[in-house]
Amino acid sequence: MGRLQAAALELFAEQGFERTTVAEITQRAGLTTRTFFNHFTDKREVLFKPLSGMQKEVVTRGIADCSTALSPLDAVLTGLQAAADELFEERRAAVRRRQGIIEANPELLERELGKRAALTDTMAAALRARGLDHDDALLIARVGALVHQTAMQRWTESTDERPLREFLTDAMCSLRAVVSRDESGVSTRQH
Amino acid sequence: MGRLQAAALELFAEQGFERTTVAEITQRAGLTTRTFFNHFTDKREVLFKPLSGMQKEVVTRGIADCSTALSPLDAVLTGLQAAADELFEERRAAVRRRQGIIEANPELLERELGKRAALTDTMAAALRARGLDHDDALLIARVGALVHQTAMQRWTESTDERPLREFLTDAMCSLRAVVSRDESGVSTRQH
DNA sequence: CCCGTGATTGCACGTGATGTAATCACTGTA
DNA sequence: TACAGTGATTACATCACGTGCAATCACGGG
Repeated sequence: MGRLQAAALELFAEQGFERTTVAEITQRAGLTTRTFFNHFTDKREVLFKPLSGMQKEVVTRGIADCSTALSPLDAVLTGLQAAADELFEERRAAVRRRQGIIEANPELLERELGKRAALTDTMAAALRARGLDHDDALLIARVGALVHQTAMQRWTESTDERPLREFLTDAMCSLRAVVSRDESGVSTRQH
Repeated sequence: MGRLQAAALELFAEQGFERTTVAEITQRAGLTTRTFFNHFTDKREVLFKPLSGMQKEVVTRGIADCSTALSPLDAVLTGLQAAADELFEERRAAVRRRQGIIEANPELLERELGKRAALTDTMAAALRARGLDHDDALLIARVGALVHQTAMQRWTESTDERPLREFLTDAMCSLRAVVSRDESGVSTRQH
């Protein structure tokens, strides 16, 4: 299975996603197309399956393990920071390559959005396990996902070497700044 | 083209999305599969093309037209309220049916996420047209998308008859409550 | 009556994806 | 050594999605 991922990554980088067929991938890996679909439901999934699985585990555990004294949002950030440290920090170059492949193709972008939504749902579930209300959990998980998305983007696009976890806290600060200043407040009070 | 959408909606509601083929849709509409793909790039697109096009227009215009005295975030909310009034408010039942179809199928969900992301990008572009910084525009547009998503969900799931625009302002308030209260604040200050 | 334009169609083709059954590789056991 | 069982791999058949291309149709204006 690792061989299929490696072959797929190479070919996607060489010729792009749509211009490479599953047959090519399996051929380079010394397997058949049928076994490819035994491991991955999708041609796209070869780019997502391993990472999103680990991410889900790490974040869930990070949320479950941290002190109940933390606010729910801080618990989510803690979980995301755990994933940042354990999964992304030391693979910045690889993450960049992968992201380049994904952003070059609309289908892959959609799949990534799907994975982000799935991660959001598992974060919400982890919050509910801490006793949070159903709707509150979902909203807070979505805020966490927004912060995560913003931080990841700025981290991969940035040239300096600051660790990802700092981008997370920075993104959280940016969000607070945008949301909590009520310069006019009109549309939030009318009704 | 309207006939294709109608036929597709019927069949998706009757037998589900994956269990209905493009051939069936065109057959019910009295056309051929080839012309289906002349109108829609995708089998999925038949559910999204018309609505997302109008939504993009209305929201963009709403942001561009409203007073520059409004904060960027309020401008986004104004645009989303315009879309709420003009496109959704009077079609609540239809929106519910459509949403039921989408949520029953992972592929359709991914496409919807893609459309949401596209709308987010156009909102960011509209904000930049108001002179906003590139990154700020994107962040604020994403906050708007989050509020929109939350409001739409609560609106379609709710039983009472309050208008969608009120759900938008409520969701914005919920977001403010979640983000701006710093009960612990630990993870936002550490670094 | 003819012409131009746009929508529709027919046909051929490659690719993605699935169900089923056969085969292979490998492990433990007698 | 032989054998049985288990899981991964394979071969084969099949279907639906989606595209490129050329032909045809509908139709309003000159």
